[in-house]
Amino acid sequence: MDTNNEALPVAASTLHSPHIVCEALAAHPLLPVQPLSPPTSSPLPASSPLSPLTPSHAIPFCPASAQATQCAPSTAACPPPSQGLDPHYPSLTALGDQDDLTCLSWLHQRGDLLTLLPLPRTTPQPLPVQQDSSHSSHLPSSSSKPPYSFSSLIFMAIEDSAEKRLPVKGIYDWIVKNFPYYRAAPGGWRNSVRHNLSLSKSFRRIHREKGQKVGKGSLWCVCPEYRPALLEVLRKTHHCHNTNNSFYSSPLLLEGGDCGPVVVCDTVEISDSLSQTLLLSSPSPPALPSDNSSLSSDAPIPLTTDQEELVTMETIELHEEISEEAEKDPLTDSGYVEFHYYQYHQYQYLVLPGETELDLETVEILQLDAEAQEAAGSLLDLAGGGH
DNA sequence: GTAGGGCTAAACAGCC
DNA sequence: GGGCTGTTTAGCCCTA
Repeated sequence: MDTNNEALPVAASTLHSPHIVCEALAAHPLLPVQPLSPPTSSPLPASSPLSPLTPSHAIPFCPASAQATQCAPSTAACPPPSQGLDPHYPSLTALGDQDDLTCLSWLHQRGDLLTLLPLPRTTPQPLPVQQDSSHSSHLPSSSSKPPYSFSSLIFMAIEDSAEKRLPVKGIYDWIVKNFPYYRAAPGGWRNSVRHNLSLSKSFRRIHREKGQKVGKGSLWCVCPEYRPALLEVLRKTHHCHNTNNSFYSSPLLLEGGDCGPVVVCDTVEISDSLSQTLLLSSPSPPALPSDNSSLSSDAPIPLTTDQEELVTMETIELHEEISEEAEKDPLTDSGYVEFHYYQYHQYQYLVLPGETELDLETVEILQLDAEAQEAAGSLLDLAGGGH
């Protein structure tokens, strides 16, 4: 397959790989993606894709704060993938520290699909001192009421669950666990939770199977069609309460903003079998570092307004070789497509199956998904929960 | 002033 | 019968 390294002009509202150009993603700066290995149900090895150094691959152009490389993902990150497992994946070890490439724990799906594969959470790395102090200044005390609405809390609870569905009690537990305020709060909030579940169209009740004897009541999940709205509310809420150093308030989220996760890794099921990596880039690519050390440089690279407002997405060559594992991948015929977000230093990559079509709305949703990950994961820390 | 969202409280019914 | 779950109604507050 041909390698398409050149940045394509922003086109229509439809992003169709391998030629994908995304414009007007001001607040949704997804970065370049390149073709990778066949979709798998598990996160790609860290040594995969991203290889800005490989000439044959698209080069990410969107610079992000160098702090991104310093900020540990506050949310669950995928266990360090093994290196060099796939010859198609340029080893990142050659590019920098393995720590620079991690992924979030979430694996959630879009549409009416529920959780496919829960990712194990890894111990979040401590934030840099500077950011800690910055965040802490915005953190409500453990005894203060979280700024999030019950809908948001429920949403985060469900999204944070492995199955993307929880019984009412599970939601209670999650809230209490992550927001100590509710431990001592009067029981009325539980009524509010139930009230929200029943009243809000955002949540859907799933009747348990007869065979299930665990607990009472039903399981609750998030209605896919309301997910973007919930994410937006969550984002806005966080934005209002974290005006500084919040990746949530930053359009550079996916690029590893100052306080953003170092890496965003997500899977989204859609529909396809071949895998490819798309590279989203800004129109004004900075000079590519000539050596590996430059890639791991901590020097911040300011993102200009123009770059924020115009982001192009490139498609990089897709390796046509399909491993046996991929062919055997049950997802291949499941009608699902798996997306992977990768962030390597200031660049973010979105890996998706070939021939996958993405419209702008989907791209935006993908970013919101990433934000949701943070919301249900590390955001809890930022919000003062989980402790 | 109004509408909408969110929260709280209460009542009620069904289930285990 | 008690506790939990789910639904519904009502009122209040806040914000756009």
